[in-house]
Amino acid sequence: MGIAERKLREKTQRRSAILKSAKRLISKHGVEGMSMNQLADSTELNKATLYLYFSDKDDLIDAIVYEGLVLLESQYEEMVRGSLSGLERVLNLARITFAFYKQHPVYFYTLNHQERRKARARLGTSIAEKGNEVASRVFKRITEKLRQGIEDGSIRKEIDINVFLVLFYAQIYGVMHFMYSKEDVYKDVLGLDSSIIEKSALETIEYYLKAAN
Amino acid sequence: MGIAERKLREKTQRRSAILKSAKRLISKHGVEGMSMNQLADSTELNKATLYLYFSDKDDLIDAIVYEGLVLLESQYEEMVRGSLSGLERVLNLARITFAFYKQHPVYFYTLNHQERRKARARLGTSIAEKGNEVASRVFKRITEKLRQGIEDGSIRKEIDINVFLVLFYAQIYGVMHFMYSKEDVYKDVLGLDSSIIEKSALETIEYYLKAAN
Amino acid sequence: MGIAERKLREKTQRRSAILKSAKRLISKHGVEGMSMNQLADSTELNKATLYLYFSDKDDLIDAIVYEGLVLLESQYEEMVRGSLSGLERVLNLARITFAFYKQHPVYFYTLNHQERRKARARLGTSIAEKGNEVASRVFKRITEKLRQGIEDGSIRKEIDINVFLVLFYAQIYGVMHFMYSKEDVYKDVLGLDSSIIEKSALETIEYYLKAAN
Amino acid sequence: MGIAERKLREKTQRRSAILKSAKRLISKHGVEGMSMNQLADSTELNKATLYLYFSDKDDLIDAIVYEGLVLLESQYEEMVRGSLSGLERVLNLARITFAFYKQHPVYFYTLNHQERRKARARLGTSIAEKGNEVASRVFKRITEKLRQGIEDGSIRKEIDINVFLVLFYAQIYGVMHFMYSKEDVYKDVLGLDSSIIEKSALETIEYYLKAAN
DNA sequence: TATGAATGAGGGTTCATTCAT
DNA sequence: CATGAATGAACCCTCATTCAT
Repeated sequence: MGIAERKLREKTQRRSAILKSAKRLISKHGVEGMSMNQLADSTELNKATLYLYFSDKDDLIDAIVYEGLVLLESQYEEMVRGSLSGLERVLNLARITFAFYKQHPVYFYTLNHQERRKARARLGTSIAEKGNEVASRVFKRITEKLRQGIEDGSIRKEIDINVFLVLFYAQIYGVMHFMYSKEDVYKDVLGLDSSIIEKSALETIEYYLKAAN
Repeated sequence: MGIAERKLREKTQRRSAILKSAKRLISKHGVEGMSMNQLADSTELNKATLYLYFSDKDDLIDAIVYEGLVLLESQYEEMVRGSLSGLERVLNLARITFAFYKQHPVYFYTLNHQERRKARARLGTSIAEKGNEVASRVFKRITEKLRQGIEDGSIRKEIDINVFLVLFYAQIYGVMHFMYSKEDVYKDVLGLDSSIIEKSALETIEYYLKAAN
Repeated sequence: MGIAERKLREKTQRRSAILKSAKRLISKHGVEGMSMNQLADSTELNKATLYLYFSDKDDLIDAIVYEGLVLLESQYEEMVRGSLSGLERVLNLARITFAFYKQHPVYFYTLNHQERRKARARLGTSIAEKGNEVASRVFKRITEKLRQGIEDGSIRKEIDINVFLVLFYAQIYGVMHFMYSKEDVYKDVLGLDSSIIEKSALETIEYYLKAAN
Repeated sequence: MGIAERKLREKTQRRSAILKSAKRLISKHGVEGMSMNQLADSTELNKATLYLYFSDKDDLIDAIVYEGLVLLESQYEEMVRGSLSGLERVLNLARITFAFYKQHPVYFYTLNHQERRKARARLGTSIAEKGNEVASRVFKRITEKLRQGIEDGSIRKEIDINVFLVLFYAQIYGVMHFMYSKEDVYKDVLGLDSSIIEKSALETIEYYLKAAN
């Protein structure tokens, strides 16, 4: 069984290596700009070999998306477990999400790409489904914090949790998109720094959730 | 002179016809999924003919983006001119923008695509530049309303106008993206209607801008 | 008839203007690199209009070749009419030819191009024929000088005039080709100047023609 | 290892087959007249397959040029190694070169084409560089013979070796060009045979090099 | 005479994918 | 498990040329 283990380990390692190369290429040329040819070259593997690890290009992208979501989830888990209010926790989730995508644009690109693709033809392969599971766990996590906040009074009780989930996601997505594709506008034209935008986005969420009086 | 006019009209019409076909194809297959071959077929024109009207594919996309922005601007202009507060006006702009992109997803797709393209290589052709002008007019319009709102007290004076511009744009963008690529989630999973999301997004903006006390 | 004359003059002028533009474009992009599109743009004429003056692209090239040959011929005619030996005259022809093509590379390019084309399909349009006439006049001119040289003893009488014609042409052609396409070799690698090559080429001709004893 | 060898042999053979087809097509339609479409048809390979063997069309042309130079060099090597004078050896090189290009016009066409291309944009891919190496070996070979000739007194010592290299090349090039593109002139009009032209070209070289007295 | 508009035919190149081995 | 080799289908774009007006 030592042999079998080693084989499995090697297989896993090679898979990771492919993903790593893919991410680097995507960072450089974008998702559609990364070709399987390039990937084969940069991994020093044969093109056909790639297809032993991923059924097709979309599957590979899905795997990166999945990896990203898992990583994001692990970031959530490291969140401090003090006696924070529900509002604080929601805001922390947002903070972490911003930080994560700022640090790893690839995961943002691929998620973005995947979503547009799926919007066009909803098929759903195995890995993509796994991704959805993680995504729904992420959603669930926010839900919990919201519930807590409503109970402890830090979040007004009129909030529709599901609606907020969408807004939360949309807000972050919109800001990230802006940061990645409009750097010239907010930096050069408006003279803004990305951190102040992020801070204000959090405020937007905060104002919305806070009990108004 | 009648003859020259007719020629011009015909030329304009054909250009419009091409754009119309392109928009239909983009709606169906996405921006990158629309090929010049398809477009030639669907317009019943020769492929080379397309290049008489648009210097290349990007130029055509830019033209659609431009068209979209002009149309959006015209929607803004139809805004009621009553004695509205600045806050109300900002919210109206948001309302109109949502409505517009909900009605014309193509303009959202193309704008989206163009921005990602430009983020990669900022070159700027003539039409694209024109697009930028319109975009900046759109920005300016929001600025005015904000100023008015701060003066009439409907918007709190701590608001940094430039920061809000970004948030405004990002918020709308994020929500639109969600609507186009996650319909299954918010509808089937969360049981939400797009109008309620939109309404809540507006509220987010409202809470953020409103004078807190 | 004043009107008719003016029309004719205008027509001739426009034709010249087209040729001038074409030569400029060829200098920049080579014969095959010059497109009728570019030419239409640079002459500010309609593409179809070009075809009123030249039956097709080849015809236009032929016209440039013709123009070049006529110009070369006129250079020959300005040759000093002193009491030169036949040998001196032949060498002068060579000198002039070198100088001419060095000054007007376009005529060399086009001639070159035309010859390769004709070598492939010998059809012969009107203008091309005219070009041939000039070419044969050029040939005849060399012939005369050779005859004279043989008579006056400056050229050895064993020379086969026809064979020399070919060598004369080939020699010049080869050197010109070298100058235009191998500047880096003779200049940078061998450290030579074009004038010394030309001088030596003339010596080659001289040694060959001179009566050996 | 037999299997690896066989694979390599097959690969080499296919490459050769492509080159062979290309040479045939070039002979028929010229370098620019040969399209990758035609080539795919005539090799019964997919167009994309061609690009597995050559990075692009220019690379393919370069490969033919290279092949030609290598072949020419091998002809040089078969030169008789008797007690010939340096002059005789130089003339032999010229003889061989003439004979080679007369027998294989394709190599002349492609060399010609490559030189004009490089004259326009000097970039230099791997194979092209290899070609340059061969070309410089060819040059070196002539140099040696010249030196020998000057030493043994069969060539006059005033000769500038570098200048002669250029003349040698230019002379041969010019004559070859004439032969390929002006067959009608020298044959039909002047009634000459190619061999007599070649012979006279050699004489030109001979007279130039020979010690004058 | 001059033109705006159109076109067929093809250009070279690249893609993700899949065989047989 | 891995690969070398191959492929069909498509990509965007450009050419010289020719209508109807």
